[in-house]
Amino acid sequence: MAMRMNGPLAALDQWQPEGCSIAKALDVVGTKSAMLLLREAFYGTTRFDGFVRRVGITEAVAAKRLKELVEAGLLEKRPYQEPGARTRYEYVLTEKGRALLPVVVALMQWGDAYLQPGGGPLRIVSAETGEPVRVLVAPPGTASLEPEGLAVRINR
Amino acid sequence: MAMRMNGPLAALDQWQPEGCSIAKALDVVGTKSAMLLLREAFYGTTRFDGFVRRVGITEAVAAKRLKELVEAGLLEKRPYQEPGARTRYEYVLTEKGRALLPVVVALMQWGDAYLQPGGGPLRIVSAETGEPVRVLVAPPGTASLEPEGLAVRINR
DNA sequence: AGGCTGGGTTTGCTCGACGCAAGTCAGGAG
DNA sequence: CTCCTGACTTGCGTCGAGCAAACCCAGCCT
Repeated sequence: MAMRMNGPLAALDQWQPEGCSIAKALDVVGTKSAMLLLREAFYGTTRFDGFVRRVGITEAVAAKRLKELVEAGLLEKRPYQEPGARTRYEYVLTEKGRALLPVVVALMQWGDAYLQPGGGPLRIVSAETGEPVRVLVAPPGTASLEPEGLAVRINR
Repeated sequence: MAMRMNGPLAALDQWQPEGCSIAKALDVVGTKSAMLLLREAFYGTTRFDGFVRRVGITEAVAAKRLKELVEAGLLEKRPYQEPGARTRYEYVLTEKGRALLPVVVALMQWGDAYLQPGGGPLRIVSAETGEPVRVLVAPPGTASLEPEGLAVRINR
């Protein structure tokens, strides 16, 4: 049923998980708003208003969470210039943020499979072949797709 | 940088994500305690006290969260009998709960890579080959490993 | 009968997450 | 100079997450 625990780990009642990476990861992206902001970043949203409207959170929460994500190094805040407008800032994923792609896609995939009666509203496919992709646990040497190699389609 | 949005999705400022599977998934496993309880279930913990002590939460939180996870169908509460003791209950992962393995492992992997200065404390390997595994986004047809096919080792 | 033990539930509190509403500020447009 | 817009900030109230500690309860042991 569960994973095999080797060596000292086998004694579940003695060993205690310390410095667990999952716990540390959840300290950074453990809130619903943080995850949904990341979802939007993967979808290509970069501007403050876009995040607010599309995630459906208030400006206050968006400002706070975005600041935290920038401080944690998942997003980068950088100036951009639209012609005839003043300098504004946009939020773009860093390498560290992009590395969360499997987490986000795995969540969507699980929701699609177990929480959506007739399948989810969106489908993530390979940008090249158009075939749907899966998140999975694989032995080393298997190649992974990057965000750029993926496309999002409407289901049905 | 981001994923390619096809068709109507391309107009990020018009389209709004409704019924998003990620949001629904987070309604079920969006709290830190829920994720850590799942981690423990994958490690093989089944009893109430084990969850409490190893996750480091209070009994109150554990009771509440476990009940929610049972109601959501991720865990199954079933009686078991130790010789010379009365009937007790244990919590075991259902198929639906086991399907969250990629999410949990992906979080650990990300934490290992970006939040742990010298690498994480644990390593997940293939039970057969002993080689470390990765969570990744792959085209269809790639085989995935189940919890039983994995083993946990102490790093270094 | 009374106590012990594993497996919880209840109560009372704090703190963070989040929503609503209003205010602020910079700078280009008019 | 005033207005507007994008990007926040501030204040306030609510709700859920979490802790601590006490309580409950079934049943085996003596």
